[in-house]
Amino acid sequence: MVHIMKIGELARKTGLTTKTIRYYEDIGLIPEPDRDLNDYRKYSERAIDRLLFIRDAQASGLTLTEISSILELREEGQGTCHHVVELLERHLADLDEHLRELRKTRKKLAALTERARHLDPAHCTDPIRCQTIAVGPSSGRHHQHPFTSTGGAKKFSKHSSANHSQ
Amino acid sequence: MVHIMKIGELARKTGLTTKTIRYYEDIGLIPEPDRDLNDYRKYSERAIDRLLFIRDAQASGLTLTEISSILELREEGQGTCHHVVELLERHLADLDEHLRELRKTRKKLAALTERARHLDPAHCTDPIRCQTIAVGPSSGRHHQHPFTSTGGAKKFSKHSSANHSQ
DNA sequence: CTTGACATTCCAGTCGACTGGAAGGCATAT
DNA sequence: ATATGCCTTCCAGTCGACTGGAATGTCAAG
Repeated sequence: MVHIMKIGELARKTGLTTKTIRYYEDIGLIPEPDRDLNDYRKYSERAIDRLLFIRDAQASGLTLTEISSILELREEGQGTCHHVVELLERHLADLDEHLRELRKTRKKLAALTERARHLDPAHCTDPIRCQTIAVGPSSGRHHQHPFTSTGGAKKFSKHSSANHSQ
Repeated sequence: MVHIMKIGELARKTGLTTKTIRYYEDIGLIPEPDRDLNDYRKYSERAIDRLLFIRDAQASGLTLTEISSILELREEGQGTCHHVVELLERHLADLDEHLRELRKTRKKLAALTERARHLDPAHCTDPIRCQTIAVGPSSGRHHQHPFTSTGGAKKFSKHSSANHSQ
């Protein structure tokens, strides 16, 4: 038995909003579902898994476009699996690189915090110095900076409360 | 001796574009520099460190706004150090959480890749199955998803080439 | 004196991933 | 019958972090 549901329930079950789900449909990330007589979208439980997969993939840093290309196996047919494996492997490598970078920066930031804590609060009379300390002696020009292009990690975990659509 | 430079050199030395530097000035992330007679901005070497710090902080997931508030010590004076330490500590906690999440997802993705590689390429006749495999049995409804709100990590390392302005 | 490389301002556009809101349709409960 | 709640479409707005382009100015070299 397959339990058909409307968009609201799907939203609740995946933690997305109905808006987001429709948006995903718009951009072709999920297929257009069948409609009820009243034109309501009706989803099977498979939709839940798809959306949860999307959430995970996205959390790992894949863009919706990339996720699309993974889920687009449908269209292409056979050889695509290979293509997807490649995408995934490349992404895994990127991810690892990203993790390394993040750990490195975490260290810098931790050191910075430590120093900042040290000269808290009254000692810090000279604001210019304070900044200088925050920056440190820049520890050697690297100049080939890591992943600054479109900005590194984004706003992860900004009080990630479940979004109740309506 | 202080070596004064124009914006182009600063851009080259930090890997940013002149556009970006002016933008940072616009939003108050860096102070308005003194001008030459010809109205050209002139920077001291301290500007390099500041920009490199911004790059690092940003790479660690801080937004420009947050970085601003760190660098704004200048305005406030004394008690702000404390405030900054708090921001940094909170951010470090977030960062750690993010790293944990990322490692978890990395695992999932690695497993997925493994499976995808297994049934490559011809075996994968049924595209629907292929998707199902990609998703897996969703391994238990968690439902309180981790940091999906504004999307997890962003487009890190998309062929991060240095951007030569002009 | 022109050319080219740099500088200036200002304003509009982009990109990804949504989000909000208006205007209306359907279903059920009171 | 009307209120509530969920559904529909469509289109515009937001946010962060830039990026592009036009129009113009400055300066050193050929």
